[in-house]
Amino acid sequence: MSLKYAVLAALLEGEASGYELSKAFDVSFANFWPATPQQLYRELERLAQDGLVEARFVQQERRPNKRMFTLTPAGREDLRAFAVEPPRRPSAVRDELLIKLQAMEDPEAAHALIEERMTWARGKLDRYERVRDRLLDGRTEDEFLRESDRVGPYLTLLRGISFEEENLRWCERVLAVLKHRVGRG
Amino acid sequence: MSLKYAVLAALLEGEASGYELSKAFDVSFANFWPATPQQLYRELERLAQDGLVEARFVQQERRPNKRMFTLTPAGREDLRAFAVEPPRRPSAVRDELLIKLQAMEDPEAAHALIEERMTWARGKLDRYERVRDRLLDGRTEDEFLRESDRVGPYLTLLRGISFEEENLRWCERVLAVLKHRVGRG
DNA sequence: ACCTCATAGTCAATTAGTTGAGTAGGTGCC
DNA sequence: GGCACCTACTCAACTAATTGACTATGAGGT
Repeated sequence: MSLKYAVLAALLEGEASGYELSKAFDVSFANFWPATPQQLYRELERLAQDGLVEARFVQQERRPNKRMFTLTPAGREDLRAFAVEPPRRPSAVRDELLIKLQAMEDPEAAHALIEERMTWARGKLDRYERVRDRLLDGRTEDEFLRESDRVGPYLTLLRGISFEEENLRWCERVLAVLKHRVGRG
Repeated sequence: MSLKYAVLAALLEGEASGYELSKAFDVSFANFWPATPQQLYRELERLAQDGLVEARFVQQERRPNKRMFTLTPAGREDLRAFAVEPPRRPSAVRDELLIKLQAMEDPEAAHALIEERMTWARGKLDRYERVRDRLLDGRTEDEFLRESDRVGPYLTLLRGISFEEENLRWCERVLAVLKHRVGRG
């Protein structure tokens, strides 16, 4: 149900192909609603059938043809109505690493997993930083927030950034605890 | 696949009924692997069939009968092997509120949603605090970390706590941004 | 000449997760 | 005396998500 609105929200940024959306869902949208390309294509099909998006074929010369999708007025209205309703379900985190950590008996193995997570988090922060630069487009944050019509994308990006920063701080904390335990009984 | 190991990890704390597990998945485990009671009962059935847990019927007088589940050596070994492997999939957050915020045009409505989220986050922090007190059982954190055999449950709890704290900080930030926009063109 | 990567998808099968109802006795509150 | 909530599940139907394979074309490197 929510994927539907995530797709509609993504199309607020303008016309896009399924492939382009799958790129967007790989970076910014992945922070709060991950989706695979297959999910997106299926959802776009449904949305088109329901008249919430409009599809148009684009013939291409040096690339495969594609379909570009745009929000219809009905889609825009549906999204607007969704946005002001309180969420039906609470936010959920699914993190396999934490299951492993919960069960872990071997501090060395735990250390390795945490290090890996930190590398990955730093990579993600780098990518967020690039998305942020593209959004701000040379302006300072204050300028952007004053000028821009829609602050939503920036605020959700901030959530992604603060999540990964906190993630890293927690990892440091875990490493400190584990350090005391390596070589211990 | 991961729910399986989440259940096994939960049973590391000792024998439990499906109902008790569903309580655990409502509080501590919900931070990193949410599951409904129905999912748990189904999973326990499978685990019992695969010989990773053992079930025993317990007749009760003033309450419905129940089945208590214990880890078998095979289950323990399967979990141990899982724990030291790097995660197959990255962590995922699913948060309907962020879809709404991404799409939001109305600062007043956004304000209301964020306030609601803050109330909810404070409630969750309170519950975590109670779980923490029960874990520490009168000891200081340092004492606990030195004495306890398994630090996993404490470290995952810390992740839940730091997640919600960061959540609240981000909410404050969003409110500050929204404040500037209310009553603006 | 071959191989990999990027674009731009589709199809089918399976697993995972959600929702709602039903059963059934016990406890606590006003 | 009634009603809601707690314990402790089970069943069935449904929707969502994952996985892997497949189709095509072009670009760039070795």
